[in-house]
Amino acid sequence: MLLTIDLDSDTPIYQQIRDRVLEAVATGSLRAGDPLPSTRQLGVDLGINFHTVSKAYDLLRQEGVIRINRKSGAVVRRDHTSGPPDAGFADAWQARLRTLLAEATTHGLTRDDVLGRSQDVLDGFEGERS
Amino acid sequence: MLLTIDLDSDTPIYQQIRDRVLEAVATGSLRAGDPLPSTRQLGVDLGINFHTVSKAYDLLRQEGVIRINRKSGAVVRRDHTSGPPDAGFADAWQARLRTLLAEATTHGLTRDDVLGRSQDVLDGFEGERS
DNA sequence: GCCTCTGTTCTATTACTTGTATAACAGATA
DNA sequence: TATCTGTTATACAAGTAATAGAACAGAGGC
Repeated sequence: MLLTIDLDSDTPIYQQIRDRVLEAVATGSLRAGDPLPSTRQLGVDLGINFHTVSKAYDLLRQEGVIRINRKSGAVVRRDHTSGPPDAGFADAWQARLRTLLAEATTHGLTRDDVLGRSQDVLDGFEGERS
Repeated sequence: MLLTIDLDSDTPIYQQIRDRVLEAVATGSLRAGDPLPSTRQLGVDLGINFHTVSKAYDLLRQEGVIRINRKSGAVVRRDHTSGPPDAGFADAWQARLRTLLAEATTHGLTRDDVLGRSQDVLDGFEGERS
């Protein structure tokens, strides 16, 4: 699993890990059932403390994306083939979408810009899954 | 200007203010040239310290959304009619969109769900501007 | 001139977050 | 037994979030 983070970014490392894992699941480079590296291993690979990785995995577990076994480590639990979202997810997600789209609109991206880029991103996800 | 924040939320207050102002500009309830309440006034209205409001305004200023005069206070500087986005904005924005869409995809929202909700939000922005 | 409004700056405090660090524990496996 | 896994606990340094009080400078009204 390729996973690059930016130590100089203002986004917390654990959140960058969460985001990259989520994107890997969306593109299909990680699928339900696939194992993630152990917290200690990924910590070494990224040159960071394993507690930071552990926090990222814990976030993903709370979100229902991965499952964590004491024996076999972290395993992807959910991907786009796992059925419809849990109750309440879609509306909470849309509230965050609203803020992001407001930002785009205010800065001058048109409706077509926004929808076009959304389609591009989704095409990218589906394209890599083929 | 209606502006509601949630003091119990895990999102920082100053960011909630930023988000609400941005959404108000997107819907047209705030337009370029419109004044924002003074930091002290909004602080009183929301029951928070004016330094917190000041931080939110400073964020919006850094993002180019408002202009701040020592005399006349904060004024909206940019809205959807102010032309195309600054260089680099669109790509940085799309990177954040990618993470948000990855989250939706992983949790089982389909392509049509995502695009439909995006259109709904954008329709909401344009609808309120009429 | 005086008063009041505006943002700005400074210092300070409290509480929480982020990341690192070390250590120890428990379960599974070779 | 030795080694791998996640888990838990504690601690520390640095930064962030929010509050608070005080003071300054510019602009406007009376």
